[in-house]
Parts: sequence; C-alpha cells; structure tokens
Amino acid sequence: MIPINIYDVSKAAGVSIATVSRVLNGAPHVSEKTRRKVLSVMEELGYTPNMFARGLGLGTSRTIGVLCTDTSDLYQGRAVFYLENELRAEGYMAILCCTGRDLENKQNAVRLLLAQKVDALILAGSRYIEPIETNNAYIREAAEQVPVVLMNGSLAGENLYSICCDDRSAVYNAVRALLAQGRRQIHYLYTNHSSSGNKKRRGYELAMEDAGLSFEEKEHYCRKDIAAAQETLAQLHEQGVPMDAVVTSTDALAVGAVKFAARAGLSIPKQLAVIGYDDTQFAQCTQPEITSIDSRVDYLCHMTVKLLMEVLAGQDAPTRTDLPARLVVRGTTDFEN
Amino acid sequence: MIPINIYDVSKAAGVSIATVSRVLNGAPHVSEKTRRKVLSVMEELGYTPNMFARGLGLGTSRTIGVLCTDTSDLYQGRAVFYLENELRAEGYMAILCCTGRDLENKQNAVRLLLAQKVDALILAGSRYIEPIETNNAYIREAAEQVPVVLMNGSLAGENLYSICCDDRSAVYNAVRALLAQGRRQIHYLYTNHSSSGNKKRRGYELAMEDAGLSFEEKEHYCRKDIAAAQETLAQLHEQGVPMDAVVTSTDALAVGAVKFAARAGLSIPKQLAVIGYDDTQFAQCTQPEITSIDSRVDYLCHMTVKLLMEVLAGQDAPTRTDLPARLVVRGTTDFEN
DNA sequence: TTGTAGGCGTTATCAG
DNA sequence: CTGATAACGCCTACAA
Repeated sequence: MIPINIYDVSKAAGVSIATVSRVLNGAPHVSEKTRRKVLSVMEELGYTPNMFARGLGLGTSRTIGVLCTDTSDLYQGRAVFYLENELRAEGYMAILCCTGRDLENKQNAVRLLLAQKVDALILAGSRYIEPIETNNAYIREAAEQVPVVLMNGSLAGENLYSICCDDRSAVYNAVRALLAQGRRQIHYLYTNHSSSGNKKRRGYELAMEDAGLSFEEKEHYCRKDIAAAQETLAQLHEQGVPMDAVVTSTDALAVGAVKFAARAGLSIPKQLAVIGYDDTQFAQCTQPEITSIDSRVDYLCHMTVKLLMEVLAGQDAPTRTDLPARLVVRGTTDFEN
Repeated sequence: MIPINIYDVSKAAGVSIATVSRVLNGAPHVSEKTRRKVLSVMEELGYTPNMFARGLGLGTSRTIGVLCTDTSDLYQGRAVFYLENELRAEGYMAILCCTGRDLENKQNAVRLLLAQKVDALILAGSRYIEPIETNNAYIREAAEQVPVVLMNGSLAGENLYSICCDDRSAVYNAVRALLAQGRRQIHYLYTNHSSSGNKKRRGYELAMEDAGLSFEEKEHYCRKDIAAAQETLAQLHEQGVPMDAVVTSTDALAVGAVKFAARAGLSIPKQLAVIGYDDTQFAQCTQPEITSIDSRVDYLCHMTVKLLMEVLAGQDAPTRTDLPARLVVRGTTDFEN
C-alpha cells in the first residue's frame, strides 16, 4: 500500500496543501468548515504525516535521547520506565542508549543521538560525570546543539541542567537516626565514586563528624554485588572490628549485609541495624526486610521531564534542582516510626 | 553554528553533490583520489549527514521500535539492555516504548512508532500476545508496514517472526529432575497467563502427567510479588497440604517460597526444594541461594537482532525459532550436579 | 481565508 | 567516473 501524503488529502478535500498543512499544525486562520472537512478526509484516508519531511522543514524530531549505563540495574530500569512514559505523555519519543561505563561508548552514543537529530538529551545517572573535568567536554559540546539534562549528576554550563536527589542529606539523616539510638559503630559500604556515590558518602561522613566520631576506618569499598558485601563484612567481623550498624549505597549491598548477619549469628536489628538505598525490590527479599532510603525515581523523572519541557518551550528553568529523599522504615532497624 | 550540508562539502572539495553522496554511501564508480579528497573535506568541515533528508529520500530511519511492558522488571530491563546494544552494534538506534499491559497503550505505542518511520518493531515479552485473537490485529496491521519480531511470544503471519525460549521444556526438565529424587508433592506457582507463562505451566503439567501424578490442585496463581508467594504457600501449609518442592514462574516468587520455608521452619532443600525462573539477581538474595532456570536473555536478544538483520537484508529467515534454556543449580535443590 | 511557489538536504536517474 | 536535475513530503512566506 502506497503511503498517502498531503497532496492526496488536499485533492480529496478540494483544498490546497497549504490549508491541509495549516489544520495539521492547528494554525489559525482556517475556517471551521474547511478544517472539519480536511480533518474528516485525513481520518478517512488514514493519513499520517511523514516525520522526515516534517523534520526537514522544522528541524525537530520530537524525539529525546535518553542515556543510561545499564537498564538491567533495577534502579536505572525504573528510571528509564518513568522517563519514557513521562516523555511520551508530552508527545516525545525516547531513543535509548545503554552506554555502559566506558567513556568512549558514552561519547559515541551522544554523537549518534545528535546525528539522529534528537531535540534534547537526558543523561540518567551519576555515572555521566567524569572526575577528570576534561572528560566531560563531550557533554558541553552536545549542549551546544541541544539542551542537556543531567539526572542525578551535576555539571554547570550553558544549556545544561542538573536535577538530583539530595543524597547527602538523605544519608546524613539516616545516620543521625542510628546515632540517636546510641549506635556508634556505624559502617558504610559503597561501590563507586560517582558523584551521587560521593554525595551519599559525604552524608555519612558529616553525620559521623557532627557526632564527634571518626569514620575513615569504617568506610569500605566493595563490588556492587551481594556476595562481595557479605564477604567484606564477614572479614571485618572475623578481625573483631566492632559493628552495630551498616549503611550501604545500594540495596544489593544491604542484602549482603543481612546475609552476613544471618551467617554470623547477629540478630537484626538488635545487634546490627541495616539501611539500604533506593528502596528497590531487593529490600523485600530478606528476612527481616530492609529499611531503605527511597530516592523517589518516579518523582525525579517526573521533574526531569517537566524541566525539559520548560526548556524546550523556551522558558527559562532552574539550572540546578535538588529533590528530597525519604526513609522507608522496615525490619532491619528498630526506629520508633 | 550553521549546520553544514552536502553542498558545502561539494564546494570545498570541488566536486558535485552527487559525488559527495556517492562516497557517503560507499557507492562504486568513484575514483580513489576524489573519494579521499571528499572524505578529508568532510572530516575537516565536521560534516554530519542530515537524517531527515536522508530518510525522506530513502524512506528508512535506521531506527527500530522496541516495545516492552516495563523496564523496571529485572528480566525486561536486561532484555532491553541487550537488545539496544545489539541493535546499535548493527548501526540501528532503538526507540523504546514501555507500554504497560494495557492493550490500548500498546496499540498507541505501535502507532506512534510507525509514525516515526521505524524500520522494524521488536515486541519484547510474552505479554504482547493477547488471548483473544482479534486483539492481536494491530500487530498484524503493523506487520503490513514493517517486519515485526516477537521475542518470547508467538504469532503466525506475514512479515511476522517469533523467537522464544523453550520454556516448556525447561520447566519440564526441571520438574523431572525433582521427580527423579523421589519428590512427589511438587507445587507450581505462577503469576500470569501470558503465552510464555502458559508454556512454563504446561511444562510442569506434562512432567507431572508423565509421572502419573495429578497437578490440578498443586498449581497456584498469585500476584507477582514476594509477599504474595510467601502468603500463598503459608496458607497451603496451614491447611496441611503436603509439599516437598515448589517451582515458580519467576524468581521473585521463589524468593517468597524461601522466605515461607524459613518462617515455617522447613529446611531447604531437605524438606522443601525451590526452583525459580530467569536466574535474576533475586536468585542470589536468599540463604540458601536459589536454583533457577536461566532463559538466557542475552542469547535470546542476540538471536533476535540477528534474525531481524537478516529480514531487513531481504534474506528469508525462520518465522519461528526456539532456543533452549538451562538450569543453574544452587542451594535450594540438592541435585547431584 | 486560501492558494502558489520556493526551500529544507539527500538520493537517484539520467546524460555526458 | 562525474555532474545536472528531478523527486521525497512538508512548511511558510508571499500573493490573491
């Protein structure tokens, strides 16, 4: 079947293509009568405007490039889901690139996306900000062509917008709550040095500092892996390191902590409290279930798209936004609430 | 900065736009000399072909529509990750739509994707085949415009390709293994009636039948939710229903089964064996870790894209492919191997 | 309010 | 091997 175009419609409706184009774009100065006529003809012919032609003239594809490192990560999978839905609700399609963590792949993906004429870029996840500043140049360059929104990562610059969960405060408050219960041997497990990872860690450090406690020897790096977390804690335990709480940068690590406690015969939350991060389904896998910091991806994604829409509409928008997290209390802590 | 086009290149290289277009598309009949010249000019000017214009002429966008119901599902998140990567490796971008389970949303997504001029559609997940045949009409219609590949779902028809994990055999074999150990009270937990869900269940039923055992009262529907599975089993247990093994259609349910056993004081795998499905990270959350059927998403996705590329290349390809799964043995079973 | 005509950047079909 | 030139389908001044 031959695709039908604006000429076919104009012919069938007995008007010019200009008029068809006008009703198509809801332009003014079209009599209600012809408008209706054209609309009905389009319907009847099953006309669908050709995106290529439209794009050629308008220079826009109503398409947004969404980058993340890996959708098989529970958190990112949720982020992509919400982002895509919010975008589609606004009439935009999402072109996805799962780039992995390799810088070169990220750069390539951005290049391809720009070549596809996306209207904007959303970089989802703190992994897109490289510690070495010059490695972020490609993001700045991209921003010369289209607006770029960094979700959970921040970079200042022209046409660049950052929107983050306030991870620092979230962890700070969680650790404060543990301290308020008299816990002192609070350990922190983390898996990476992404900007968001650093903010979380900083929250922990500040809380400890404010309580006059040292933390250097209580921060432990480990792979993002249930077994790795379990192993790390088991070793510390064997060495006789005191420990009455574990806060982790990811729920998966918290699962490892719970498994460690079970094996070491430590009762949760009595002898060991555990707090995870992101409130993913992992938090519900264990017995008891895990108290976790909910970074509210849905809200974050909603605000991200809202921000982007404002930018695309030419309004000015905040270049930097911080959103609060909240604590979801479950069985691995014995908080009042 | 003004985008530079093929005319700029032709001018700077001292050739016609036709020649530029030729080297751009690797067409033959271009002298090595001019080819090099043009290439270097393109490089130097930083020329990027305009997708809209190219699409207008060629009618192709080098873009594939990828549909799934929800990327926040661990399995689907992995599927999308692999699909996107395989596609990009082949030079195609992926436009993602997370449609949810609602039929109307699926239809809308397909319509939008086709309007975007995608070159093909991949429907990921068995949720795209509706039990009521007429509800699949929109898929058939889509197939009139572009090839459609169903991953883990099957539908026969023109320009329609199905590629599935052989779920039935996978579950059949797993249940056989349990039976071989003398287990007889094998229960099956499932969450939906998708085509893949039905195949799994059928595998269970066949294995039981072949062993001369009844199964009707041992199949239990429950929400796709750790707590729901736990609850379902707890109730059966209270009612005194005998049970020495549980096979589930999803790892999450298996987690629920393990939690149930822990609470009911049943030792795993001695008194109760558990087998999950998909070998997701959930299988590693519990103590002991869960034996799970690995449907090998990565392999499935790889074959899916490979199949699609053949179709797009105009070669003929199998309209139906079945791929084997494999059992990953862990602590919730006491199989030899 | 409506129609005409030129342009957007490529590809492709012809001649040369 | 290379160069004009006509599509491709739509948008948008500019005219009427």
